[in-house]
Amino acid sequence: MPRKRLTREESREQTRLRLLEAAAAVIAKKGLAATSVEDVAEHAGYTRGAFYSNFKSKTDLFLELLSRDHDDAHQDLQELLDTDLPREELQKRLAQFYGQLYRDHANYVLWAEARLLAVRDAKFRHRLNALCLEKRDQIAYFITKFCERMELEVPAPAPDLALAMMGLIDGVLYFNMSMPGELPDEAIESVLSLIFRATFFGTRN
Amino acid sequence: MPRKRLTREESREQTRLRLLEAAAAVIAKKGLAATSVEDVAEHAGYTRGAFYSNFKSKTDLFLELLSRDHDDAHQDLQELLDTDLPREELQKRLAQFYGQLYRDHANYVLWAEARLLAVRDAKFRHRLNALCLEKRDQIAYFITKFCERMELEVPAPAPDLALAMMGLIDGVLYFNMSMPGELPDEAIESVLSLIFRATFFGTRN
DNA sequence: GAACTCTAATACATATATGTATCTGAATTC
DNA sequence: GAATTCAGATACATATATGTATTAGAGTTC
Repeated sequence: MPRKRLTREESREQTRLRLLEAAAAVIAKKGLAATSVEDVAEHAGYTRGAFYSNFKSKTDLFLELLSRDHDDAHQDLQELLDTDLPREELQKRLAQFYGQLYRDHANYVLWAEARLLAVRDAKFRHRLNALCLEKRDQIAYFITKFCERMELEVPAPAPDLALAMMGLIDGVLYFNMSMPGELPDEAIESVLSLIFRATFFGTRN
Repeated sequence: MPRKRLTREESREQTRLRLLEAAAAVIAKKGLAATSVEDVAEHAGYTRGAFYSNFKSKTDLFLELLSRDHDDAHQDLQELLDTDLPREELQKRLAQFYGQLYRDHANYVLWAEARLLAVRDAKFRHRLNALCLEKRDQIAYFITKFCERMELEVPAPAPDLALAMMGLIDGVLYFNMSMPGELPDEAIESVLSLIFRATFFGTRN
């Protein structure tokens, strides 16, 4: 098959994408700090020249990586929210949504790396905070809507609840990440849904 | 004051301790990967020679650091458990216990680093798993005892609940770690206790 | 107190990283 | 199709890490 000859812009964009993909893979595997610019470039099939011609630094690329992942997740959640679903369907979709969170370990590791980088790098922290707060607000909005639709009383300030829920899910994901196979999926799911039900519906069964 | 002349063993132990302390400080500040053996030795007032004469590697030292911290935490919780307290007092102590978790950020960062190292280093992961499962079992036991004392039904398998609770607290701590000041202590506390009450007592107020 | 033994310092050999400066060849422009 | 421009390769200068081999000097033993 005759590969299309690329324009300069297309080719540049392709390089950028390949570098980003490679970075995601290598960073997830080796860790951010242990990943050299050379590793990323090589894994993408380029040399460091290509890297520095596309990104200011490793942190720069990393932030773009997170930003893209965040946008994806944001959109997924937004879709869930936008569609007008009947109660049962909504609950089902919701379960499906947080069930699917476990699938992609790789991305999770990236966010764990990001947290630690944020502890040390103030500038990075501020950029990351912006993303996290955006997510919190989105979830808070979701909670509000959800309770409304279910005709439930919101049991605490929605933004606080959102943070707690994010924390809960994150915490469990962290466990799963560093101790794979230690806690069976069904167990997690049943405890999580126990907590959700207890918290939002005020009933445990 | 005439400083006591140390025996060889004492002096060696002192060196070890100083190196461990220095490591905790430097790793919390710069991150595990970014911390060199030289950094640690220097911060402790020695050279690399001292380090390699006391530890096999950076990972080796790191594991000992975690192990010691784990033992400390274990003891604290054990004390809470051993004493026979009246209900109200127990609940009060418990609140105090998880309130105090926030105090020492530095140690928290170390555990976050450990999680990520565990993702990559199988040997390290197994050692870490042992510690974490020990903690889970301890908390599970605590939950069982607690429910017994409070005359409550344990709402799910205690080990699973323990993991979920650890996840919840961990998740929130992670947030606090990378986004200091973003969520006020009172908000956390009130949401956490809402979730605890809902889950264990089946009531939200 | 002489012989020894062990801790920690020093010196050395070897990797591996970063970032910039310069170059080359393929797209683009005219 | 010659001139030009720009993406990406190459080369270079500079740090910084690791781990081992050797050494010095302070405890220890007899």
